[in-house]
Amino acid sequence: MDASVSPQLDGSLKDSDGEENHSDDSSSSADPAQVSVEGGSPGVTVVQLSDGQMLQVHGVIQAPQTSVIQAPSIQTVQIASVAELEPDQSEADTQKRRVLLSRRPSYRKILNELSSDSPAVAKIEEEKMEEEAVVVSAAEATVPTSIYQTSAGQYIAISQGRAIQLNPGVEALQGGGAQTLTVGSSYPTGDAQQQIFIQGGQMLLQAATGDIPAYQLRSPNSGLAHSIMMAASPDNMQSPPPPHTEAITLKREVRLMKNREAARECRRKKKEYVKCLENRVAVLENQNKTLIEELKALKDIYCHKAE
DNA sequence: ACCGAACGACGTCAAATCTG
DNA sequence: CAGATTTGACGTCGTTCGGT
Repeated sequence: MDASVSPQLDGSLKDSDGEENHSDDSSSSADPAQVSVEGGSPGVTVVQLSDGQMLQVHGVIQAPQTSVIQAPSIQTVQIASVAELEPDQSEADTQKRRVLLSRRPSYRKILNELSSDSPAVAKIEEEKMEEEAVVVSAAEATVPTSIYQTSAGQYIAISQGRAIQLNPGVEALQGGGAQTLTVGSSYPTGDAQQQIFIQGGQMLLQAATGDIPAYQLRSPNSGLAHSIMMAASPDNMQSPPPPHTEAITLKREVRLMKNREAARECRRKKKEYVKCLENRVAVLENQNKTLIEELKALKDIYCHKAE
């Protein structure tokens, strides 16, 4: 079995010799000018190395430290306890692994903790807000509405716990340019009509109340090739109050679609997290290199004076 | 051109974690 | 504490690339 070691940022970085670089402010003697970090565009930091080399990095995780070798705020290391499995315990390997593997805090939490005092690190939460701000109107959303696409290509809006089928053939709407259509709801929602704005793969639904939550339904390239299997046919969707089983089916479909979106977002965050770690490694390696050179120069000076 | 390995992205499930 | 959210694990599919 294997132990899962979560990516750690606890600063006890080991060098190639296995020696630990202990965090200690007093040990900081590096010239801050040798590695300068400038704020660039949001999430992008330009790092100038001592040799003049410019390094553009994305969201370098950097603690508010004065020492270049000081560790950032710690992250707990989670090492899954590796149970000694008996040889005959071969059944349900997957289940065991799932049981054995302990979870680490979410990427959002890790990154936000790391960046709590560092503006160089864009918080994931904030990024998400920015993304939504692109498409969400200034009007405050008071009636959450979600729009999903079924495997049959149908769009369903979930508003106030009710499913609304959006009837028009949306495939024709996937082309460029903003389009607007008005549809009637299949269920008596109180909103006689809802307006849908589609532009660049994004869809806005505006209820009569003026609330405009927005959801990205598909990327231009993805094409939603793996649409989920849907038990409920479009015809069923049009029928008035759905029977119990159909309600369950719809509920499940909504859950799957939400989870699909969540998984997509999770992967995006994970990639961002890994990129941050890689950037930090690059920065720390350069800082280490600079300090080694500085130490070497100081040693030379000291040796010459001693002679 | 064909094949297979490698890789990335995706959807789904299940479980951990978060939140009101 | 229940429901929502997040994320690891797994299987599948499409693409790319090197070897034949």
